[in-house]
Amino acid sequence: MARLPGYLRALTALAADGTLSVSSEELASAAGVSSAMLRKDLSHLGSYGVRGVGYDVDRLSSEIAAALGLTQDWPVAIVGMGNLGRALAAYRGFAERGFRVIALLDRDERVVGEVVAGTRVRSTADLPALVEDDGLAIGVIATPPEGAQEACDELVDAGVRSVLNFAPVVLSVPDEVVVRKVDLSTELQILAFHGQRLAVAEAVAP
Amino acid sequence: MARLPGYLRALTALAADGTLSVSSEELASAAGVSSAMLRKDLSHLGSYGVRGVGYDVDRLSSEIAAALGLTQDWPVAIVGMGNLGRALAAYRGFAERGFRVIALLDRDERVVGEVVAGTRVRSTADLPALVEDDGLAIGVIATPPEGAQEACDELVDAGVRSVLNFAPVVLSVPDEVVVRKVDLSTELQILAFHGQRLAVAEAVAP
DNA sequence: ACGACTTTGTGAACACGGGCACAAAGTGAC
DNA sequence: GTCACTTTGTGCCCGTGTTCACAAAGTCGT
Repeated sequence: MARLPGYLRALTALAADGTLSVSSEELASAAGVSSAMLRKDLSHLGSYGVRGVGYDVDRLSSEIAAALGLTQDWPVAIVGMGNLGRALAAYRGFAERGFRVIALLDRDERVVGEVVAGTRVRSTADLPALVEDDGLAIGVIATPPEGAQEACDELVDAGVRSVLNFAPVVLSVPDEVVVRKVDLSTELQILAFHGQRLAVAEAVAP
Repeated sequence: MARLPGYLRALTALAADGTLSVSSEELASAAGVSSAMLRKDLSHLGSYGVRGVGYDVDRLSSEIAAALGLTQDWPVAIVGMGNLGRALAAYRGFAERGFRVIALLDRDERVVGEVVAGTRVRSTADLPALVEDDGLAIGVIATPPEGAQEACDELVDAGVRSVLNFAPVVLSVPDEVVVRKVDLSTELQILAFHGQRLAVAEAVAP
């Protein structure tokens, strides 16, 4: 169900335009998928469409938001206050989507206490308290590769079950923990691969 | 071939440890895939393994780097100097992997001329010159969602054929252009979905 | 009230990618 | 030189996820 966020985004845009109802064809093209796929995905949520008409934009938005668990705010902690961590801390995109950054953490005692993006950096030793007292549920790993597994272990030990990993390493975690990976280098290397193929193709048949 | 960067990373780590040769089993576990898959992937590049022994670390690294087109530096431009764009401009992770950020661009004339991360912000109107004179090949879109398609069109018109999109929209591009998407909100929403499922499961069977 | 039309929901065909298992090929000891 | 052992390369099978195509269900005009 990795496509639900995309549908939700398309629906939000439609709602902002004042659209009340949308067909699978329209919504699918706005979300960049095929209409058959969209209908199959939505049918798994339940039958919220009306044959001959389409889907009610508001109704479907609510259903998807509920399915994704976006009816509540999710507390997030960012671990690792290097370049990337500071960038993420300053990025306002989290809050806009219902994710509240409640803590910035670092292992290094020299960084702890520093103020980044208006928030005081705390020690990773505070993690159990954050989970217990503030309901911390999602950890973002923005450490260097060497420290990523350790940061991840601390998060898991404290009770965090969802991790977003920006470090270019494969994390090993227990089965009940979900790790999503965002890897800028990998994406760029895939683009380089494409650039290379284009260059070769042009050299052969200019 | 989206796994090649992962293999390359694992190989680099092995080389740093002084390892000369590696079996598919070892390399696969370091990269987080199955050994059968690793062997199949590598066989597509050519037969660089020796039966009974394994793969030569240096040799394989070179072959993968060559296949990915990492023998050259790739010039990159970042479009959109908002929060995210500034964060990316300050992030040193690009340069470490052979990607040179040669330009920071913005559409807004009030931002053009400002100095971000030591570099003067230029206008998106400079794009054709950057492609022509500096060999710009990869564009990074860090604009707000509303401006993303326009930024993308400008990149494509100027001749850029590889785009890394951070904006939460579906970009439409000609067939020869490759777009990779990095979407923090989507990743977080998938994690929220997981958190929600965990919470529900615990409520049912505590 | 009825019929033409639109659009959903879904069963069935299809395609792709991953895993299994084994033959081929090389190494090293004796 | 031969034999036992290791590890690659690959043909085949299987499961998941996607597309196709159509029947069911509803709307709207007359």
